[in-house]
Amino acid sequence: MEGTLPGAPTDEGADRVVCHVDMDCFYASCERLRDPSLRGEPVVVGMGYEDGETVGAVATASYEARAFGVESAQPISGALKRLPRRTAADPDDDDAPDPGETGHYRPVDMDLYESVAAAVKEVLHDCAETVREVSIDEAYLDASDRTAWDVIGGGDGAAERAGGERTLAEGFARHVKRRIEREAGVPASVGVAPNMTTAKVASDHDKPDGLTVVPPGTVESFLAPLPVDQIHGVGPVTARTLAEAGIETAGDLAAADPSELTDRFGSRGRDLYDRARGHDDRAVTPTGRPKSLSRESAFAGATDDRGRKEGVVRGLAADVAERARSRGALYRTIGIKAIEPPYEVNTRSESLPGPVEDADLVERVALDLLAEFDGRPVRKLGVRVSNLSFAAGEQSTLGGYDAETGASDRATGSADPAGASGAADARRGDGRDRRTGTDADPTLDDWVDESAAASDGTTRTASDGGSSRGRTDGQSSLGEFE
DNA sequence: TCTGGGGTCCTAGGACCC
DNA sequence: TCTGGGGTCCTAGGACCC
Repeated sequence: MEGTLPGAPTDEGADRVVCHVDMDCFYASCERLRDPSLRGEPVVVGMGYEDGETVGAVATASYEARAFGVESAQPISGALKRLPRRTAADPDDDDAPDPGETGHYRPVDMDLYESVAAAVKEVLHDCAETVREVSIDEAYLDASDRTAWDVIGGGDGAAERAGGERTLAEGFARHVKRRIEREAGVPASVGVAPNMTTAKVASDHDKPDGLTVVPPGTVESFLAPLPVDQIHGVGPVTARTLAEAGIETAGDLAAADPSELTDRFGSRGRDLYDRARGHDDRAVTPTGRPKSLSRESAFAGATDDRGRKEGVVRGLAADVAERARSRGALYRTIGIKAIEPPYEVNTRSESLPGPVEDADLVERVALDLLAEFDGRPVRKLGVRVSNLSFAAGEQSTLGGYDAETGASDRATGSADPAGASGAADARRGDGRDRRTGTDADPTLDDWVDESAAASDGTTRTASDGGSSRGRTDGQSSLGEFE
């Protein structure tokens, strides 16, 4: 869906200049920006390190901390075992760890990181017309209109160069890198290549503070010797499967039979084959709208206490609904995630007939879905909204629309707050597929059925609400009764 | 590595429609 | 009552990414 636009195919013959900018241990770098005494020290940023907290994991470890075996996503206990916190190094205590083998632990402070990221993005958007922000610390730039692959004289050897000659593109990338450091105050690694997938691998090739340039014509030879899991999209599972087939490097993958890869991996097989050969004609497109919003939270251990579970889900639902509201997102699907010990991921979801923005409905549906897990211990719960759509106007107009449709719904007298909230009860009794069909007390189920029956393939959204009939208006505004 | 939190994309089966 | 084939939507799960 995000691929090359039909009307604007990427000309594979034209050598594009794509940069991938990857901030080095970004959260830790931000902490160092705030507290320069952390420079050169092992720094671990994560959740769950505060007093009284027991669940959590490493979000980012500085390279000094990684030298002690601290890794991203590692549980708190493992990190502290390998690298005790500095405050634990009491000079009067003989059993205390050597201060030289301790680290600084900091809690995640997203506000800080987002403000630094904003400064980085400002530089990026100043440096290139097209910027695709992948995450808070990563972005692709298409710099084809700002620079080129022309070779210039006499390299200084500072960059990892697959081609061996210095190019205009390298100078451009160096400029971007320096500006980020100067204007945002944090280090970045940059990869430059003729396409996204190679640029991505290149930025990772010489971290931290790296600059790797892969000119056209050198792509395949650059990739060939690399372990196959360096290819974007090859994770532990795929790497294991490939290894069983004797495929261990990108070169092996590039030499494999693409039809066999497709047989084994589906469409992904072909994609990985192309990437291993450095073939990627995807255009760099600007960051799009989010497709889902979610929030999740782990228990310390597991719990089967219904009240606790419901309390958590209520909180998560409110958070998700608020985030959707603040971003102007309407959602048509509401879901939960429940992870049961040892680590069994369950997802449940329910789609509505039309997009809504309704915090109460998110909570009701989430609690209703949660009821299936009554009496079952869970270690983690999540709430998600998806099937997002965005009102044509801004948030202010959103409120106006909702108020209007809510009013028209009340005028019909076909639904009321009790009826709406009773819907969850109607389903809870097990009958997730049960249909009540009573005219006297319309429920959400009735409403869903009617809508499904009425569905003729047209997509209803808030922005075309004007063309819809009364029933659709009522549906889209269900729950707007506060 | 007994595993945090927030995302993306793909697949497969079933329901339902024509 | 039995039956084909194509298409879409929904749900659940898996793999992957940062």
